[in-house]
Amino acid sequence: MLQHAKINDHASSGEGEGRYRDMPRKARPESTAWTSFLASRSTRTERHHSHDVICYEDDPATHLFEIAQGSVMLYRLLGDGRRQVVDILSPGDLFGLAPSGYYDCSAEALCEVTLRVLDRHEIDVNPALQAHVNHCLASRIELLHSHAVLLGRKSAAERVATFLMRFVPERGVVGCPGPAVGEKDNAVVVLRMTRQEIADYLGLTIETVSRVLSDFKRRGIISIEKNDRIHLPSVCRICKMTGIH
Amino acid sequence: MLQHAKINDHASSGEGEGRYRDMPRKARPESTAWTSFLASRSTRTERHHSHDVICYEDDPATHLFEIAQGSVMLYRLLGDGRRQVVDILSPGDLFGLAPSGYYDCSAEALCEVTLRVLDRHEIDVNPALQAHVNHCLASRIELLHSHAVLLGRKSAAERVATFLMRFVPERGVVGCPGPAVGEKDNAVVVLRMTRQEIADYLGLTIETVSRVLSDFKRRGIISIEKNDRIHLPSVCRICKMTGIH
DNA sequence: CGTTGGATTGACAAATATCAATCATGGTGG
DNA sequence: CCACCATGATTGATATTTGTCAATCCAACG
Repeated sequence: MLQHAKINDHASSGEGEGRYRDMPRKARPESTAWTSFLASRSTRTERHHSHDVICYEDDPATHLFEIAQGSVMLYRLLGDGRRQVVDILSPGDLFGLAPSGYYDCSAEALCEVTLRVLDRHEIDVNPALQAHVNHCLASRIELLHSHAVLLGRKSAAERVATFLMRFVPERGVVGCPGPAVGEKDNAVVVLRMTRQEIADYLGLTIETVSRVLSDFKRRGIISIEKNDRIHLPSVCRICKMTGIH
Repeated sequence: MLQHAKINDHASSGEGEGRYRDMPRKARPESTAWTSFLASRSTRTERHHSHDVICYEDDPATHLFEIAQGSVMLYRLLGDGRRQVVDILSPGDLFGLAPSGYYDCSAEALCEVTLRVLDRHEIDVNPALQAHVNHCLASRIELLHSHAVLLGRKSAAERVATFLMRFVPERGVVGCPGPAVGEKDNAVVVLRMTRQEIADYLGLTIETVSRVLSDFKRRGIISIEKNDRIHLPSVCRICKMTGIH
């Protein structure tokens, strides 16, 4: 997996302060409620159960959604049924913005989800909303770039490690402090996704995801409780396996 | 490569009018100059030669760039030198928007490029600009979703076919009319990228890209003139190989 | 006319997918 | 309460795809 390492030769063009280049820029809120400034406006609130489909790819895009609580996954399908999960959204994130007039992805709730629903035309007449949307979209693009790196260039083990790190709050991001001094460097991540969903997000098969997790378990890098709770005895150790370093 | 076809079972949820789900929503302008409404504002113009690096990943994000003419590629590097080209931009597209304050990608000119350069704070004080940026970002996200599907789920041949279709104007998009009646269904695409750049965009190696192109050539699906001019005798035939159908 | 860098091709290796069997786990009904 | 079933997860054996390494090839250019 070591290709064209020579391309690296402009690596330290900037300040050279050792920031890691493929790290997300900010930590993601996890399952805590998001208090939107949209709340005060003419928005409807919608609730969905785990695995409800919120909107379908190619349906007319009538609304803009903001996640108040819970997680939502966006995915696309190919004609023969292959699926790619293109994004996983958390409280504060938006989806449903569709310049073409049609949703470009389907959206599915990964757990109990509360949404704020806005008419799609609202955005055209509301400057404050625009600035907010703008910031959301720009952050999303950075995360999509990270995910392209994962899908295009990382090994199965690196993908799974990156995936696990994504759910460790305040770690694996730029400026990650390492474990707080004197504290243990462990964490528990709760996967709200089936193996199939994880595989479709990481561009792998369920079997490969399963094998990588089993391998991590054998090597003592993780331990699994109840199939969807994963304990990480050393966050740093996982982080070093993400391919970023 | 046929996995979990059953997921397809909500396929015709919408109007069922046979639109293809993974197709880009609009055709891309190719190398024609873009007349921006930004031109009238306090913008500087910048010119770059082919393969100049315009900005470096992790450098402080001081400016916002709009492509007036030419193509630009955005890429990220992993610590060991692996590279992923995350996007290819055309006239009218923006880059350099960085919520974190640092560019999240490096940008490199793929040919002679003219840019309009804007102070990054301009966007905060200019509502008309915001609406424009917004639209650009939302379109870009759709294309990044398409690219995630390519990287995560398509075979090497499908990736190359998709790549070629990208440079055929007005085809391979939603609402593609097929060949104009009575006209020949051929096209010529000019690749402004080396095999290495193509490979890094498609998440493959140069050898694999080369082999796929040779295979297409042997089967009469393309013919190559002068290494960077590719003739497609039947656009429809390529389109059917993209995995979208 | 030789040099050089990108592109192609071949032989082989490695990673991941596929197919099939087995193993949990949680829910249901007797 | 327990046997049974259904669903998802794991594991193993094998196939396929793509990557790796090395040897040309080829076209542009001095």
